[in-house]
Amino acid sequence: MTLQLQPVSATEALARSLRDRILSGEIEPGSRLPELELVRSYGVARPTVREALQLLVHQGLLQRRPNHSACVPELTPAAVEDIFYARAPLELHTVRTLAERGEEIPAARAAVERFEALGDKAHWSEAVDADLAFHVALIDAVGSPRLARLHAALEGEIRLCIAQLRPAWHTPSALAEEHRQVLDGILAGSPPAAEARMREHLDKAVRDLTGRARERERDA
Amino acid sequence: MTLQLQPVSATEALARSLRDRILSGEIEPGSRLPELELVRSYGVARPTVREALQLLVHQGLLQRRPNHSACVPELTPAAVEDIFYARAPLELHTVRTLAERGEEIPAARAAVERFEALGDKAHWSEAVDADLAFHVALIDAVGSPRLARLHAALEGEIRLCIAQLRPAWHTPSALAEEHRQVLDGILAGSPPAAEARMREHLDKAVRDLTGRARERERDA
DNA sequence: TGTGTCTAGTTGTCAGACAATGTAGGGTCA
DNA sequence: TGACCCTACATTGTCTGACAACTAGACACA
Repeated sequence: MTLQLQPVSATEALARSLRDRILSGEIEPGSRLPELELVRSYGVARPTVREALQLLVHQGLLQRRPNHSACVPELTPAAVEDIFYARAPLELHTVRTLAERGEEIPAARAAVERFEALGDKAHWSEAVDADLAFHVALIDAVGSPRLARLHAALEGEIRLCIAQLRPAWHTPSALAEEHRQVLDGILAGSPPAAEARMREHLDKAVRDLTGRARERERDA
Repeated sequence: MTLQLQPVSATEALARSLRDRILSGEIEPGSRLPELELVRSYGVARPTVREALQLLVHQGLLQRRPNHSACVPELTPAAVEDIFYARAPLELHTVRTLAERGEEIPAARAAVERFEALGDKAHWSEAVDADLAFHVALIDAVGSPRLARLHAALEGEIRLCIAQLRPAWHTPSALAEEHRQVLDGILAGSPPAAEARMREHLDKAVRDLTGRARERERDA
């Protein structure tokens, strides 16, 4: 294994920082992000800001209309459903492929165990990280760069969705159990069973999240 | 229906022009695109060029490593397979959804008819346009913005793939017939049948294209 | 009430510059 | 001759500063 230095460009560093702030809720849904404000607060040049914004727009974490400031999207119940509608085929295709192989997936196994070790008192952002780490481990195990790219293009929105609606979030232990079920299904080498478990896992998540989104809409 | 003016920004116009030139084969696979050269040839500023390049990279039409010029990727047989591996779940999910509804899809119908009217003498790029128009019409008919976004993120590469390997391309009439079969399957309201036809359509395409890619690899 | 005008704020685009990095050619040494 | 190093060039990454174009909101007016 070669050691890899990963020099991070200013653009990328800025994009990551904004991403973190958006996902942590520090930058609230609906708030605007004028370019000059970012220039001032980060001390970088405007082209750098613009590139970083373009990156985040691609990831679905920001919206931009011509001649308007970028802003953080507010997820409606319909948007939540749509995110999971588009996500489902990717996750199911992944699980099916892996179950056909029936091989151990060390990264996914590790993710499940980390999740289980977390306990119900953990901070919600840790739980989200552990949750998505499992799904990403599955996708990566398939070995399809393009499938991974498609998933990455949705991952930001999935996180955003959870970040904005986190009161609906399960307790970590329940989720970890669901993950273990999926992984066991894969290793059992039965595509239909594994697929069914993943489908259930996703359905449950989307039910909870849309429910919470509807509540929030009523309150507002 | 509101009438929409679509003023095109310089960035977008540049991205489109480059996209067309890449897909037409005018800019060959493997060739480099230094930023300053684009600045000179198009008479735009460098930030504009960089934004356009970033767009195309996101669409898979260009590759960029840090401190290197962007270049057009050369598609290996493995890459072709991977494109279709990632594409399949999107297309099949789409077809399944539409077949469950069983409703007429005017845009897709129109695309099939345009394809059939094309005749076998048409230029290959017209055939590609007609082909993708059908698939895009199906995806759009679903009404999921995110599914459409995922498909769009792959569409560039699908086109690139066909553009680079076009000698493997079927005669338009055969493809149009396959499309009609898929559409009929959807309108018959039978998800499994519709899905099977789409799967066959995709399998056939990937067989032809990887075959051609392997040939080319041998020649080189 | 509805229309037109003005202004401030913001984005879209341009020009020019410099440092850091990657590449290729030539020269040195074994 | 072949391997290695080193310098010059090409290119990207980033910055500064600038101006035009556009949007939205406030205001005056019919």
